[in-house]
Amino acid sequence: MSVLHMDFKDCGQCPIRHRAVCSRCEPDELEALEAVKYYRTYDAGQPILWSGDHLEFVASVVTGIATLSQTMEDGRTQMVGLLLPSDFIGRPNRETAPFDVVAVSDVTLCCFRRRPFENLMASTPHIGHRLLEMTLDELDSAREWMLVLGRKTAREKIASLLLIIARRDAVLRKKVPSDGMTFDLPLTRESMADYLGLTLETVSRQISALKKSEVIELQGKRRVLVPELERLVAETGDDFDGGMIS
Amino acid sequence: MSVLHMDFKDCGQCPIRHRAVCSRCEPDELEALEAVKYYRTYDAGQPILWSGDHLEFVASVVTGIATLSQTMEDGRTQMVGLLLPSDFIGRPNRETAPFDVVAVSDVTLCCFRRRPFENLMASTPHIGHRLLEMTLDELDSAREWMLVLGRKTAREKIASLLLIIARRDAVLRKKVPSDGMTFDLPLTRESMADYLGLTLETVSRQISALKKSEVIELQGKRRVLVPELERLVAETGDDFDGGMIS
DNA sequence: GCGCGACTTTGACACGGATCAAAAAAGAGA
DNA sequence: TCTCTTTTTTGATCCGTGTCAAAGTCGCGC
Repeated sequence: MSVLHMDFKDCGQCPIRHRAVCSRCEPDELEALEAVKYYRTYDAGQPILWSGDHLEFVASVVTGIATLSQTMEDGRTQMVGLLLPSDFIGRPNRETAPFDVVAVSDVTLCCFRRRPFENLMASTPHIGHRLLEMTLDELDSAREWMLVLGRKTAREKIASLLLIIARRDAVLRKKVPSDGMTFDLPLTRESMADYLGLTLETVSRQISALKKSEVIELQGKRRVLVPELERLVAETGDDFDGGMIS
Repeated sequence: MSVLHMDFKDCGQCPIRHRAVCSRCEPDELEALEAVKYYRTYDAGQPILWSGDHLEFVASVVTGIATLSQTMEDGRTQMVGLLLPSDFIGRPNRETAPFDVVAVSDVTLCCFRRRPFENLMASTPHIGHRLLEMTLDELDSAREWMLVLGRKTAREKIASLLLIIARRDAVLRKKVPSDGMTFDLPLTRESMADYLGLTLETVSRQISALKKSEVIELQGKRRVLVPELERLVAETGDDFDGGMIS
């Protein structure tokens, strides 16, 4: 299972949720996509795919949030990706899902049957090229995340995650991320811990610490206000202009 | 900078080191590749690319070993990949290198000038498809490594790294990895530490501990014998049949 | 063979994050 | 509104890994 990010440059012709794949599609290509398209919905907490499942579709997230993760036999789990609206799920030319995909909130997917999608891809080079670009970006993101997991402290890990969520949130709402921005935390403390390679207690403590040192403010448990986002960036040494997601 | 793995299925027509890219190439495509090919060599320890460098080529590692890594301003570094013979370096359609590439041993690269390579790719769908497949595999590998970095103990991390090196070594020598295999460690303790998100002292201690508990034997500092590779596999919960590299 | 620098091992100790436990807060359903 | 459950917070303690320091080993050039 790969997760690829769509850019929603609207080509003015494409159906709402796969216009990204086909921003350069010809009308007949659009028709072909449309013919194999269907929607699926999942409730919060429901699994979408288990690692090893047979893949019958590729899809784009329309609404909601899902996670991509691995679990060891003893229960230790590591999230390897966060799937937000506009993210792509699936692997052309692969039979099985390599990771678990779980709906965090209610999720709607726009699915394309895999075989026809692969055929269309084979006959439509620009779709393959676009997928390659997206996959290369995603590979870079994954490798950047390795630095977070391998070398950053708990505090820096939390900051990195807040930045990612703030950025994605800003992109989805088409706002410029800037000082004083506010956003919702879509994840439980446990999910954040699984993303960051920490325990939920450590996540909770670090968030409390950031609040006490007035780096962030909380409105309820799940809404965050970052008065000085720039400072948080500087502190962690992240550059803020890189791709769409780190 | 992406790293992609070549499979060396020989098409019987292709020049030695890019036959993988073109295992399905037509003769005229091979000629086009040959026309923009050149070799570069680097001494052990020499940088090949710095993050941000302008990319003038894509390349395939012919001999030697290189690492792919990131470094923070304060000096903490994280390796994100190991480049062995047959690995691919480069990013079609990208201007700059996203990570540092450093030669660990003396390295020879078979380079293709980037622009012509991109042009060939644009006009030759199967090259793009092959690159997409390789990139998807590499993305899965990167995500599997996240589990190692985020959730495994020092001992498990060492075991995971030894397994990767043993596997790659076996593939390069076309041996079946099995009980009692022996291989060289191409990395210093420090490089291993940077790969695993540990310190070099911890790496050294864990290797000593594995030796003492007779899970591995050392012949010198840099040659490892694993009497019971299968057990090491079982202990870490890795499956041993997945892709070429984890 | 000797000396020097690079790499590795080992020890003592500190500290960050994990673990175990319990209370507090927030939702969800009746 | 009042449970009952889930999530979050906080505290006490423990342990694995980091840090700092020193000694040991290897390899290479003279």
